Amino acid sequence: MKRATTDEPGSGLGTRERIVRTASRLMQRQGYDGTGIKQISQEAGATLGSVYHFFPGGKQELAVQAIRHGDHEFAEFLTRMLDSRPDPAEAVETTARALARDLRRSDWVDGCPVTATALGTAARAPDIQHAAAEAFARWRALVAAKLQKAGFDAAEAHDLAHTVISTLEGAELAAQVSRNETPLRLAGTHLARLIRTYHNATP
Amino acid sequence: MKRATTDEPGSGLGTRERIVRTASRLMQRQGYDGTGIKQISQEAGATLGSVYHFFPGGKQELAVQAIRHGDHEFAEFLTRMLDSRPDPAEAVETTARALARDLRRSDWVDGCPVTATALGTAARAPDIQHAAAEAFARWRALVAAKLQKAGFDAAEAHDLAHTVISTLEGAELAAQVSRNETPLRLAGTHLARLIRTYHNATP
DNA sequence: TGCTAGATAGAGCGTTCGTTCTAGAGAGGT
DNA sequence: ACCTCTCTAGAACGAACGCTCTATCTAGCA
Repeated sequence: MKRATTDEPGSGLGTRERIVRTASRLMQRQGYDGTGIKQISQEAGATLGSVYHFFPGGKQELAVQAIRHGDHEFAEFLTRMLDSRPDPAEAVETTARALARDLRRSDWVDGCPVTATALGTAARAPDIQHAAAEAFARWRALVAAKLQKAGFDAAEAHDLAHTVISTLEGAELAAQVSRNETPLRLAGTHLARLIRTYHNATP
Repeated sequence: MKRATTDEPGSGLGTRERIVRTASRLMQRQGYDGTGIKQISQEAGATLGSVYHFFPGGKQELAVQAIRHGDHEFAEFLTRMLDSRPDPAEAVETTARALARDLRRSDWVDGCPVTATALGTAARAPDIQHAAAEAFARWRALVAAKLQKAGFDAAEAHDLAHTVISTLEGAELAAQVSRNETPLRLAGTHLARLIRTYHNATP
């Protein structure tokens, strides 16, 4: 056989893709160690054989792919949000609000798709940590590009992007733990204020 | 017997205290699911029997106590840092630098003592999540108090404290994952800048 | 000297873990 | 028709998991 994108159980996704998505979602909620390979295979509608066929590197390789999936998924979300407003300060605030809405909708279980998977595996699995670092870097680059498009100096944009991502990340974590939108709402407000202290407003 | 603070192996701590500290340190590095009870008992120099004697609620009860320990430990650190400078903006920046230094010194493994333990256990163990939420609230209160002491309005101080803690938390996470002090350094700079945009400078 | 309660000690329970392994199903090429 | 190669299927393995259990030790008090 060659392609397998439309002949699988449930959704129209191939087995490999279904496994990655399921792993990403489960590890996002339960962490790396809290998620078993058998649970992944069951919820993905695949068998253990299929998992090890597509991911001979085992759980670690699967986790790396899960992080990459979450990385790209959030990058798309971030791009959409940042493009929704011309002013970067407003765009960042909109992003924070959207994060809060989605988090609440998931009953506070779907936080950052990368953090939970990567945290706690640092010492044991450097490649997992590396994939997470790449995700953070990609997201920062998107924010930096948005700021530069609005007239920000390159170095300033790069620095600010660091704090924008860090703050959104931390606020999502705080919101998740306290089951409350407030940290994300305030993060949006304060990030917008911080960005506006740089007088490079878009024309 | 009554007290047991000086008659234990290794350090001068009682068995119970040694177990809590070891659990806190291990879960901080490896997460809740990544840390086994037997590993804790071994590294604490205690036996399984002692662990279940002091913590009949098992691993969950131990995790709650471990988080509380990390909570108070970081609260002391935060108090010390905030008191080191009269100006709150400078104090927050100093805190960020100190976090970066300690994180680097631990070879990037000792992040937030609460996050790793609480993340991934949200759905299964509400009491663990609750203990983590309490920790965040306590730290926010310390920052808010510092801001109010410097003349900030109560509501403003409370809001700013949210973002200060969120940003420090997120920046520590980003720094840990990328093994780089930059996120924390920039977080300190930007938080100081944000605080200074409120013209309630200390006299 | 006994008695009692707190604390220590670790073998062993059933379960689940990540992984390996062999067997078979199904489509394409010749 | 047959072979081949990708993918599916799940039994089985040793190790580790959280936890229970009984037995022993120790200190303070009568």
